[in-house]
Amino acid sequence: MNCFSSAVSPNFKPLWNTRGESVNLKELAALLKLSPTTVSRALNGYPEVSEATRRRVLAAAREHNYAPNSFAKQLATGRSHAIGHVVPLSAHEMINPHFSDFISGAGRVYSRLGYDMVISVVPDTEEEATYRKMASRRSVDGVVIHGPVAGDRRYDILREIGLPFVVHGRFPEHMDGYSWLDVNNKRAFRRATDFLLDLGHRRIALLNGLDHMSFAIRRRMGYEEALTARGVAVDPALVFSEEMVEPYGHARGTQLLRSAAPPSAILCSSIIVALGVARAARDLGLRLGEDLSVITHDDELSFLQAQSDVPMFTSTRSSMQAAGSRAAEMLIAKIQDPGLPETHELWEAVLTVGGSTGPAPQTR
Amino acid sequence: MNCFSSAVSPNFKPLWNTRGESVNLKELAALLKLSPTTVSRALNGYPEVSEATRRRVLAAAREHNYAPNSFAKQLATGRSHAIGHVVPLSAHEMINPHFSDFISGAGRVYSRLGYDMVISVVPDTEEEATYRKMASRRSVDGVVIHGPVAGDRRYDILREIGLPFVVHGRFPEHMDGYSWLDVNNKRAFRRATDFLLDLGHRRIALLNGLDHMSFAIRRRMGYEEALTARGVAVDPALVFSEEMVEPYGHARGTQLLRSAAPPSAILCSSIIVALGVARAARDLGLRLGEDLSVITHDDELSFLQAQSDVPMFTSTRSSMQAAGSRAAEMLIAKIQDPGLPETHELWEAVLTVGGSTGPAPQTR
DNA sequence: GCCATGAACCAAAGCGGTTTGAATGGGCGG
DNA sequence: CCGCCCATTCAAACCGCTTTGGTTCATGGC
Repeated sequence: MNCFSSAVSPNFKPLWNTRGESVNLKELAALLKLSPTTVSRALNGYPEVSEATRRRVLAAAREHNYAPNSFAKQLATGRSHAIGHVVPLSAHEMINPHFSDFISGAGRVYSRLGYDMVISVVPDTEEEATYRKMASRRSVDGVVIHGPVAGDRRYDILREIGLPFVVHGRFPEHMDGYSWLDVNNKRAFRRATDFLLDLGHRRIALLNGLDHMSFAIRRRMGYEEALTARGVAVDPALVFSEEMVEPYGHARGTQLLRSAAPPSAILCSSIIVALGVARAARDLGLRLGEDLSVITHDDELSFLQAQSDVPMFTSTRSSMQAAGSRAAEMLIAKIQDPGLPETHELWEAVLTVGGSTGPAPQTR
Repeated sequence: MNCFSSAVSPNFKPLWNTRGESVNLKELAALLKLSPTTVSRALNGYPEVSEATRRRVLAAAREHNYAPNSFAKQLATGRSHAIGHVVPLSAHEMINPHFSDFISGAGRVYSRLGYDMVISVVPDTEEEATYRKMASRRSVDGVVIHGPVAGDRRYDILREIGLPFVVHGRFPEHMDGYSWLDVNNKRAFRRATDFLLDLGHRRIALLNGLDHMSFAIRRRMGYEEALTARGVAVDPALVFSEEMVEPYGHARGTQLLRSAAPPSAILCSSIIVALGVARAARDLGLRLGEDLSVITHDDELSFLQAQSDVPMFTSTRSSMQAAGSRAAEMLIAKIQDPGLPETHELWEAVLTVGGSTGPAPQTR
């Protein structure tokens, strides 16, 4: 039926049987009575093959279920058509859901543009080594950097090893020297805080993400700026920085609301934290938007999206998925044309009014 | 400082500069005045090199920052040391958070055992083609299958193309012919329902996942079995099957609780849905564990884990991360020894009593 | 003293593509 | 009818690593 036997090599042991009847380039060429050179060119759209031959080749390729071996291709061309994402396992050993939404957006772009997505989940002690390994093995054409933090070593490492990369967020210490895509976190939280201040709130708490994260730093700046601009002192007792999980919102929310001088509004860095706060409020019999106002940053996580007109929370919105897609596009553009200048994109979050905010209660 | 020049080939254009000073095997061999053969063997632990040479080679490799080109290695050995995960984008275009927890568990195992994780996010129309492509390109050594459904075509496809795979869950129509790892969903929901029945509940609703999903089918069976065994009729008005997002729990919860004959207990297929139900209950002024009982399946999603003693929800628990890790191990074992028999693991969920259940209210 | 033995090392042939440099042959102007 | 040019096609080298099938040389048994 086809001519495998002639091409069987003495020392090649396939890992699993090829029942899918796939063919390699040489075999395909033999079938067509053409040279591998011509077949390769026909398939890759080079101009020096006749239209007739090209059609014949394409038809045969489809018929015999030809797919180029990606490793051979990479070896010959020097590019892997793969993008890496390194996920350091924090002490909490979790992949957060914001990340998975980002990945989902990026992944779609990759598959559309013919790239593979390689995710390395590594102990954070091995993060640096992982980047170096990716670089020297040439296993990916570039990487997307997540969660930049204050004093992030990756800035130097990546520039040193010369692997193309795009950062989701910004290294706090460096605005240049690399491409990034970030949400204007400072402005978003400035606006959210202003919004609460306009409603008459004066004791406003902030349940932020981890302290050293770049986005958390900027959000806090926006929050503090807004307060200071109105002459409201920043009360450290109202500011928390922890990993953004639901129990965090619940625990700190409960603690704040039960305190002697409870806030009338709470700003959250993630809708997951806001859910915890909402639970705490309800436990205490407080009504959102009346007794307590909550504004949260909303990454539009897919599994929490309601389609209702009035959103549950007033929020500063910016889609994680969209960010993932765009970051992927930026990186691939850079890979395909290394001469391109750096790209910087700062997205404004949309302040969306939902049911969780209202004027500050009079009695207090 | 080192001798690149001699090995520079005429037609190789590196994608990005190698500033990390990496060396390839041939160069390393030249540096050591050894043949590539010997160096390769030394590095890979073959017995026919002297201990002295091996040490010398290892030292030089480390010193010159040698990392084998993974593609060349794959090309020569026929194995990619990569595992694929295909994520079809549903109409809802989301990667659900259960999946990301699974991935996090699997990813850790991969990095420990030296495998890469390749995630393909594809339109669900291209899912089959993606598997075929992975197979004929040899780009992965095996795949993990997620979310088996009724009438799943992947069973036939994967067996046809002969790519090693492990299923998280089970194909409803086939218990054999492949390796799987599943939670005993039927039993878990049988027990949960029995638990509610024992507490005196008779109107018990089920907010299940999508109808055709294997796990949803089995959970429903457990639920119906329990009811039937006690002579309680299954009321179709109490059973829903939708994508497991928070607004689903809220909308259906609200609808159920406002209905003429509201349930006194609700069974949820995901803690995310349960959060929605809890929100609905609180909106209506009902107290969990008193006016309304809720039991949910709990995948122990990392971002919702509380460390408190009394969990928020009574639940049937089984860790997604652990499942991911185990599935990864199973697959790699199979890849490394294809002769291994199929593995089937059925995990029992743990019924954990939390604050969301209590005796059925008398007044009704 | 000779040859079998085995330890240590090596040359070369793959793996499956891409790319360079050259060959082939048909069309066309002179 | 001849020679040149362009359109096609091809052989061979190469990417970097593994592995087969030697070779070399010291050792030791007889």
